[in-house]
Amino acid sequence: MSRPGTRGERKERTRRAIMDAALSLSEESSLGALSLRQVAKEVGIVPTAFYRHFDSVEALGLALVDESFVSLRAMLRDVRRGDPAFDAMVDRSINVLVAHVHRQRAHFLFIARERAAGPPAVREAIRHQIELFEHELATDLAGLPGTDPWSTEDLRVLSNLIVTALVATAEAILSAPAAPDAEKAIVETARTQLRMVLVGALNWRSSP
Amino acid sequence: MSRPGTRGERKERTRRAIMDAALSLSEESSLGALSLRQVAKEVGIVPTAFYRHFDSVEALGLALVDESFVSLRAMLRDVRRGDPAFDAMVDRSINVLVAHVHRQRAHFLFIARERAAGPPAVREAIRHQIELFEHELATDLAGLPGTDPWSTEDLRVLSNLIVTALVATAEAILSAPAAPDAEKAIVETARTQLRMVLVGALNWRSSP
DNA sequence: CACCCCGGTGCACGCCTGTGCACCGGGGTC
DNA sequence: GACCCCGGTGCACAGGCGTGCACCGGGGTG
Repeated sequence: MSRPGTRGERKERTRRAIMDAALSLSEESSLGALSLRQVAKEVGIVPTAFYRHFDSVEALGLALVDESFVSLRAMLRDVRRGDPAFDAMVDRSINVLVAHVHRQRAHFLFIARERAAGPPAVREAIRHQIELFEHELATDLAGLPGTDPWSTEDLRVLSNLIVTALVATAEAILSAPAAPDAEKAIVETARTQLRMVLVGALNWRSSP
Repeated sequence: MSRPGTRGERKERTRRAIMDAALSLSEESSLGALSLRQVAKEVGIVPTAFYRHFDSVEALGLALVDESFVSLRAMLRDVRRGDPAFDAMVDRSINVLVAHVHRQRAHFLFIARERAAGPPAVREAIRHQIELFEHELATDLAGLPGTDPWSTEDLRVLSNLIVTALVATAEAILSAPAAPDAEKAIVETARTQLRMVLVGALNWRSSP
């Protein structure tokens, strides 16, 4: 089996196959409810061979978290490129989010699930990555025009709110019915929400 | 065992014990990873006796969703009582949320987990209940002064955003470290966020 | 060419899982 | 007082689970 390639390549290929199998199997039922034997059967290896690649199912989960957030960072870079006006930013952010959710559907599903229901270490890893994301967003926002009256704390709070809304939007898209109108409505809602939040932030210190 | 009481009472007591056991067992690992036998052992009955009360673990889950949202509705009523000024509403909403999260910690943990990782029917039930909650919030908001320029759609979008923020706040409190300062920071963040959102909404139609 | 490293194998173990079935015994009802 | 309803019991079964162990065979290296 797995005919060609050097030894390292073959190992890497099996590792990928394990991660892909775990990703697709965990689309229904969480990682904790996922059995090593199921994964092995899906990959086409014997159960004990799993240990040649990961110490445990939990370690597999952590690797999947890492991988998922690599693509998220690529997403952030996409958003950063372009016109730094608020309205343009909002549209671009949401478009990029939607595109990435579709392209990396399995990863997003995995993160959405394990964020709430994964093993503690996995949950913590996801929480930490989202926190990093928030922090990056805060520094990006600080570089934008019109943000002078915001304190560091305001920026943190604002970024947290925006990220929360974006996460909720991603989750909504993931569980939306196949009908294309449903997704359009979600996207439109998210767009309005981000604009509302920005209007609120811009009027923030000048309000009672 | 379970000495006193009429037959109906004894049955009800066992049913409660099953639900409590499931609640406490599912604090780590999701409902899907929960075994009927574990629950039965925790309750102190033989596994097959479980079927006298629920058709399946999933049915148990649906019952738990119902029960959890009963207390959520009580929470809503608490918020409705009192001064209908925005700032007062914000403070009251968050205080009530925090109090209920502590009093019904197990229920909130259950909902937070199963919302993302439960069996499809359970997820759907939770989604539906949250949608009802959003709808009630929208009609409440419509009755407040200063909301004239908001369309029905704006109200829906706004309610959705507020509920999203509140859900995120509840989840943050649930996974906050024991240190009391951590929770205080979360609560303060949520308060600022709700105010920002309301400032945004109030300046909504009058902005570009 | 010979040696070894190492991903993958096959088997075995003890444990836990859901569920079917016949059965019990006491409250509830006629 | 006799009868039945029904929550709880005990046993059994077949299957899935994680994991330990000895083993294989081909690429990689001296």
